[in-house]
Amino acid sequence: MSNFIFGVVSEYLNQLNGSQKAAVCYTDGPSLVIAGAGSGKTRVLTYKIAYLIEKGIHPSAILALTFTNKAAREMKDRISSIVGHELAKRLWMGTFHSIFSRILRAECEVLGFPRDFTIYDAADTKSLLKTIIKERQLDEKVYKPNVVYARISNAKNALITPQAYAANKDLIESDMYAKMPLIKEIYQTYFNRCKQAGAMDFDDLLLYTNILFRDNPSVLEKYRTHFQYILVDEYQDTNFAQHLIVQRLAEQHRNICVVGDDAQSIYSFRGANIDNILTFKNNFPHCKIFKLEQNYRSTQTIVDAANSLIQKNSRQIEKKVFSENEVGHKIEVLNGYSDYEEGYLVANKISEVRMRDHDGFNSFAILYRTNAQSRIFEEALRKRNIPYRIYGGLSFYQRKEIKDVISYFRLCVNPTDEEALKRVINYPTRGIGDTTLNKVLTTASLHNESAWNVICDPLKYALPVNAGTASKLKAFKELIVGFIEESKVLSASDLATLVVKQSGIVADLFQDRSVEGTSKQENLQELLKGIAEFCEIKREEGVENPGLSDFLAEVSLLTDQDNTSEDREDKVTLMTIHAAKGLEFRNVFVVGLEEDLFPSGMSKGNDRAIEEERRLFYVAITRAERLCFITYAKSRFRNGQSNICSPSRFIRDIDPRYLNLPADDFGSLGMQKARESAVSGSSQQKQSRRTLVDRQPLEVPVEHKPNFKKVDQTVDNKLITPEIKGLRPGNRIMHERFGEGRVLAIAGEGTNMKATVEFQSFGQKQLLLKFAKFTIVE
DNA sequence: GGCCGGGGCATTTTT
DNA sequence: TGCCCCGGCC
Repeated sequence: MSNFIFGVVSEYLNQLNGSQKAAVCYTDGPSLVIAGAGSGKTRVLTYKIAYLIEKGIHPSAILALTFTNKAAREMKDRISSIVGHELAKRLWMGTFHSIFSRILRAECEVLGFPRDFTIYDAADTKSLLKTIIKERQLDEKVYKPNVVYARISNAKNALITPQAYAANKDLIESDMYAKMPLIKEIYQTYFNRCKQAGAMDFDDLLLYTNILFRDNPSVLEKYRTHFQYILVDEYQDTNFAQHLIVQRLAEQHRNICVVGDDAQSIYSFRGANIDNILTFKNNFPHCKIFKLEQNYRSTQTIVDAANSLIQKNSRQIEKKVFSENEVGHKIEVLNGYSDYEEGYLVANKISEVRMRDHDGFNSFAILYRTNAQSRIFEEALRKRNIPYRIYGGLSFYQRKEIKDVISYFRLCVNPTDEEALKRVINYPTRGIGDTTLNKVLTTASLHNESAWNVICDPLKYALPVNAGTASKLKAFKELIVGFIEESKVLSASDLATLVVKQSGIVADLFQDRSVEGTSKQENLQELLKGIAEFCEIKREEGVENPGLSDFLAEVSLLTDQDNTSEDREDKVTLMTIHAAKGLEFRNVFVVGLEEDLFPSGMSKGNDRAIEEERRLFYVAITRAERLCFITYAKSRFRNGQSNICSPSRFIRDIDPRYLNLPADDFGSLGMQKARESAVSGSSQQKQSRRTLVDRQPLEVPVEHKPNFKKVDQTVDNKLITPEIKGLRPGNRIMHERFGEGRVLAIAGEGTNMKATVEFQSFGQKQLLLKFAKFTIVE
């Protein structure tokens, strides 16, 4: 058997290039694999794990951590195909959260949590924080739940407990400055309430793992000896909590291999710290560094352009990513007068390239900085009958109807789960309104008890409700207790069916005959089907009666929105650049390259933030295999206003030799570009360095560029032109978007003045004169 | 309990 | 502008 495996792995090893092979075969001792974009990172990780197994390491002694379920699944599948499913399934491979929730379930009693602790998702967390803020009668407009959540989350990721938070001068000062001095108390209350509910949020899974290892040396020792080899994917995205877990587990045997690309670190807002990868070699002295520098994905032009961009960042690990693919086409920079025209240009270009190169729609992706940008492209694509698929909506498990059902399941497994209780205590409606719920919650926190216990024994806690309400509460309690009893004998699948029927959910959903109602019914069916499949798989794996708690333990971390079934459809992909990380497309449009949009206005004046935005742009460009387009608009409708935009500084960060720039905005650069290629005429690295130096004088702030300023003035003038104020019915106008039209009526005054205009090709429109961009023809 | 309308808000979001 | 959330109303 093992000889057979040996043969297979060796064969695979021959497919690797020199540095890939070296990284795979260096197994003992710390190593850092810097994997440039498209350099076969996943290959190296999978072969390395296969190689370890082949060398005789038991798969269960290998811990492999990823950031997404998808990445873990794909890697596991690939390893299965090399070493076989029997061995591969023994690997500890999964996301940080899933692996450590598994460990926590086994060990959590020393932490004071029940084995079947609930995992609160972001919505649960936010809801609980809202409850706490309300209970304290704080103003939700000052203590915005999202902001409070972010601060608590950041604290947890930095392993700062509520006590440590309250003692931390900097944090307290910054809260005072933000006019939220009570965050420390909200954090403490939130922390206690989670524990009381037997719940951990996503961040807790990492925080409590650290606490577990810190306070229980024997437990740490157990896992240290167990996991003899540790591999971490996407190390540039780890936060402090994750970094420390890895450090603790690996510091003795030091068989740790981390893989990542500092140039693709784009999640600092989630607590990721690029320093983890930049300083890894300091934490593990004598660490061996491998650099995967050959890009197999993109054309030389795309790789060179991306390199020239990322060179502008100061904080990075030196590397020379190169491609031996064809030179390819220059990156084409397109601009439109408005966001609307930008959409139109992209849609046109897709049609054009598709006809010319016979590419399918699914070879195209439109990548943007913010979700709000998608609309305009949807419109443009729809007009041209181009099929598209947009990523980034609500995932299946975040839908209300699914969360409601899951909440019943959660109560069956852990009735103290306060968030689940809140969701379903009056769903379907059973006459337990907000007033009663608030009484229950207040009484509970007064007695330092879970809400469930108050409902179970209202007299003991002197719950102030009348007889009618008391009986309704009792009925609810008995419903849940009945489910809990059944859960002792029924499988997850059978119990789920029982719950949706007896709770009245089925009756409630199926009386709704609307489109949304039907979709909810389908989603419910889908969920039940999923549970049935789950039970089947578990039974095949030898679990006799897979219960709801087994299902919940897995499903609460499955927020993946990978609908694999639809992947093959021939549609253009629309997504944020963040969502596109790790993916590749033959043809990529990176859109909205404007100051204050990309780089985001939020990162202004913060060098670290600007560098991250630049990395984001790097990620975007390196998604392209063959053609890459960059677009921007000169004006954009945002937040209810039309804004004048200047092209992003990032466009000028790319060596112009790799760009086809539009003449109007980049006239001087275009000229320079022509001169340079006439002089050099070669594409050697040294030449490109010199070009960068020569180009320095052009690196001046946008404000100083006369050609940008000119654009500003034209449109500004247009907005305040007095003649527009004197617009009358009967006037003919020329509108930037809608073309020629006739004014039918004027209404309103001052800034609210509106005109009704009949356009030749767009029909009747209401224009708010404050925003409308048009000129009067007659 | 559900519907409507005003007010506030408006990056990115692997788990 | 458009979405979401809340409060007021039926």
